[in-house]
Amino acid sequence: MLKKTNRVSLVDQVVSQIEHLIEGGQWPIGEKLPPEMELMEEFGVSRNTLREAIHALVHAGLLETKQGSGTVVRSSSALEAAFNRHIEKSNLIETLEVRLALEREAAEMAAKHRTDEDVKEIEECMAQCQDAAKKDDIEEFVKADITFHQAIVKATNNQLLQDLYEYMTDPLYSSIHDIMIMDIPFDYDKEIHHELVRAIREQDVEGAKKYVNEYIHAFKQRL
Amino acid sequence: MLKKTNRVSLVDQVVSQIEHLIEGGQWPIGEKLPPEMELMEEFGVSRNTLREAIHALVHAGLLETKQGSGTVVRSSSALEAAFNRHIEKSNLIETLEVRLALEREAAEMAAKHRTDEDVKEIEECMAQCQDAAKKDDIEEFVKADITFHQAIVKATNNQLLQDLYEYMTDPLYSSIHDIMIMDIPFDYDKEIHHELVRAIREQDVEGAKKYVNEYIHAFKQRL
DNA sequence: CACTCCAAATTTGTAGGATGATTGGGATAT
DNA sequence: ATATCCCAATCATCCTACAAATTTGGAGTG
Repeated sequence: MLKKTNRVSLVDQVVSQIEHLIEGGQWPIGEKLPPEMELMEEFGVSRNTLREAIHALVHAGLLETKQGSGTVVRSSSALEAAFNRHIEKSNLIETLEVRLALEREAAEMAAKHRTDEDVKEIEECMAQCQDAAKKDDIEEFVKADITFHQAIVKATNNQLLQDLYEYMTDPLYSSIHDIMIMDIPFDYDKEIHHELVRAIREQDVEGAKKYVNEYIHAFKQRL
Repeated sequence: MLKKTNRVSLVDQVVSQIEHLIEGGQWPIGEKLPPEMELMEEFGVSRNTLREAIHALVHAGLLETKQGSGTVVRSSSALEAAFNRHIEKSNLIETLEVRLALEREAAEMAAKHRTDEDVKEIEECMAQCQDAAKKDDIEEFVKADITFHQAIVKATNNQLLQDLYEYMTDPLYSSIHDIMIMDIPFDYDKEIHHELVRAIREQDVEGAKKYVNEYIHAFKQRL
């Protein structure tokens, strides 16, 4: 039984190298890449090969090219771009439901694993929600509320969960906004999750779970 | 203020056309594409342009090329490939946790939205679990159990949830297997979720939620 | 000096040709 | 029938040339 040829095409090798440069931070987001000519020499490949590699990454969402100007790093995660494309073809309710699934798990995990650092950050986010509430600025409140929820997800200490939650939140922004301000007059108090923060602070897993279940149930009613 | 030029590069146009052919089913999975020469004529572009387009889709996971043989359609979803690459760099526990989050939500949604068709399918999967249990064939049981859980996810009628669950299950297969057979002697009865199926059949949302919470809690203990 | 405008340089986009590498199948010999 | 060899088909890589878009810098003007 012969070993499968492990031959990797030159294009794929270049793609991998560029990916590593981006993920490793050598080429941070916004960075302008050297022109094709220089990259050809650096990687030791022809222009065609280099261009196929670059365009693969453009399509993946990592790079962005503009004729006459150059190529810049656009994102460090290919998953986000793929997600956005997939969600575009999917319906928003489905995305929202999956996001709620993540949120539910996040609350429980956050209560279990949160550090003091996390609690501090979550409370700061909640304070911003209260500021916006005082000013009766709904737009700002919605933004602060979303940041608040992301802080909780961050406290799970699960990077994948955090990434997925973020990738789903952005395309849903307008929907979340519309659902939140559905009730007029807007009841700020009900939307500020004091009880959830308390549960996370005190590592009261059951309390966090219970509160989020109620919150999500109420949220789903509005769909 | 001039409108931004909406010029789309030839490469991207070709990419879109091919994507549509694949998603639309004109080029089903496994289909062999015409050789580059023909595609060049069909799309009216040069070799370089066509090859950049094709390689973008290869990197996205939709196509697969083999030198000397040809190009075939590999998948109709770019998300799966992006997911696998992302998960590779992530740790398995994190992936498992996210998968459990989806599972929890799925049980509740399945109990709510399941059709008679879904119930039938779920019960068939459970029957296969029981067959494997009777034969004391652990390997087959694990496979059947995974299929059983996927049937439940399918009953949610949420395509995105179903896709994500599937994309996460495949890379986790060996982990799930190891965790399941951790307890020796293997207790088949405990692993067959009669109670869950009953709850879904009777659309007992609370019952499904409660059972899955217990099941997931027990599962997490083993991590 | 400050500003405008245009031409040149830079950079990516597209085209087409040439050659190498790999695969698969058919012809041939045993 | 089997095994071997050879060749056609196909993708992989490299090369040159030109087009199109953008940026840059300098000449000219007030």
